[in-house]
Amino acid sequence: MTVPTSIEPGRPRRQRNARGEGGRLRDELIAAALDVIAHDGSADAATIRAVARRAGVSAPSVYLHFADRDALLAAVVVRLFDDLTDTVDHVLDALDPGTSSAHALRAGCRAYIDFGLGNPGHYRLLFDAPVTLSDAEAALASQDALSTLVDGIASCQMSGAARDGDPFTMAVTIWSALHGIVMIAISGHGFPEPDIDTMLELVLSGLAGVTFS
Amino acid sequence: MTVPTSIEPGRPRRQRNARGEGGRLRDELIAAALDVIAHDGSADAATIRAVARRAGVSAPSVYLHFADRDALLAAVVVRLFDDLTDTVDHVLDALDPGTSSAHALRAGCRAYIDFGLGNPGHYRLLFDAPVTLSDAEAALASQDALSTLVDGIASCQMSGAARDGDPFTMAVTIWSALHGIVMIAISGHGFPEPDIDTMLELVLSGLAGVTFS
DNA sequence: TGTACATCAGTGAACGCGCGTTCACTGATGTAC
DNA sequence: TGTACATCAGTGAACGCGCGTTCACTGATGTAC
Repeated sequence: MTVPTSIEPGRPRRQRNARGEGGRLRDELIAAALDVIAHDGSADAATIRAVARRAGVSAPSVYLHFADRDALLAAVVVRLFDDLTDTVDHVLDALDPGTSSAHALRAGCRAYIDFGLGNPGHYRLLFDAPVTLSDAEAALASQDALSTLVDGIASCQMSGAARDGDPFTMAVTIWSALHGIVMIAISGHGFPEPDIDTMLELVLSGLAGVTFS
Repeated sequence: MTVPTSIEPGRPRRQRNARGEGGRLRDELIAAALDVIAHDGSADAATIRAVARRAGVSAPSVYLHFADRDALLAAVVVRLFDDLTDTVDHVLDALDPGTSSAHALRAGCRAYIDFGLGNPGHYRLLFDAPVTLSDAEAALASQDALSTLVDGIASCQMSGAARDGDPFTMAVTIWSALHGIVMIAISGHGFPEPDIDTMLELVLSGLAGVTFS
């Protein structure tokens, strides 16, 4: 005997989309997957059934928009890269126009770190994807984030606030350090860790010779 | 109707341990789990049944040595931290006695990176553990690895090959960078990455002022 | 030296579960005549 | 304006699977008498 797959009786039956608007469910499913992952801390929790449940929809509905579970997760990863880029961009846009390039670089890096610390489950999925992301869209999204960093370093160099050298090498090395700082903090083992801002300043000054005048 | 759980008929039935040596199976199960994870690239693959299969033993046998699946995975993580520490230590021990502290530090860091690149599945499990490792043994194992790094930096400082400053902060920041370099390389998304040795040298010189005379 | 027995190192079958996925369907809504 | 119909956005039931875990058992081996 098998258990029925239908939507949870408790949960209010989600209002069906109007004709021609069926595509909306796609976004709702991605958002539901993000909810589930944030709640559980791991992408493993984002099963087809759990995501459908969260979206207030039956499991087979997922197949109206995604070929299979991998396709759903791939879409989630793409969305996350976009969220990450947007988050950092918004912080940069909100800075006082007079902010120095060095301070802007630091603020952007700090926003990156905070994104990871604030959403461990999401952040892990970005790099630990059970999903092969040779997908062009996702590759682009991640390049975007990196090029923001490369540009930030180049700006500092032009204003004399960073040492000379290949900004790409500096950017990837700094990014690795930021990534490591986040991952070690959210690893769950209680590794001893110095103050985040102290490490960030060491990273920027050490790896790119950034000075805060 | 359920499918029997017994050991695979194809695989040669593993010879049963002699009386009083039953504890050997514990080590064999940990080794089997490492095999399974290395093969599949993810700790998810290390199910009780898969591990037992690999060890040539029936699934219930696992419960003779581990309370449940979490306990098995925790033991695997402890073993991995030990392996990592041993690997780095062996590289350091094998160095020419006249090796400078800076070159030794670099060799140790490179060995760390290579451990990660060589066993992506194992390395991921160390930090992405689905297992809460408040376990004292594991905490100690990880502190061990870190203190090797702290000592290496302190040595460089004493010989004038590193800049002054808190070696603990330097060590954790360097470690974060190494961790990030490894994770980005094994992430599966084809992120562009400069040469590993170039980044390593930038990390050591930038974050601890290490100079290679 | 022989034999009953306890112990040890496992095994085989079964349980209930949630999962991914398929399939035939339903019922509201817009459109053609 | 009314009505038949096509389409769209889903649903409900079922499939087969592998999983973690429990339970009663088996059979080799060392030990006591």
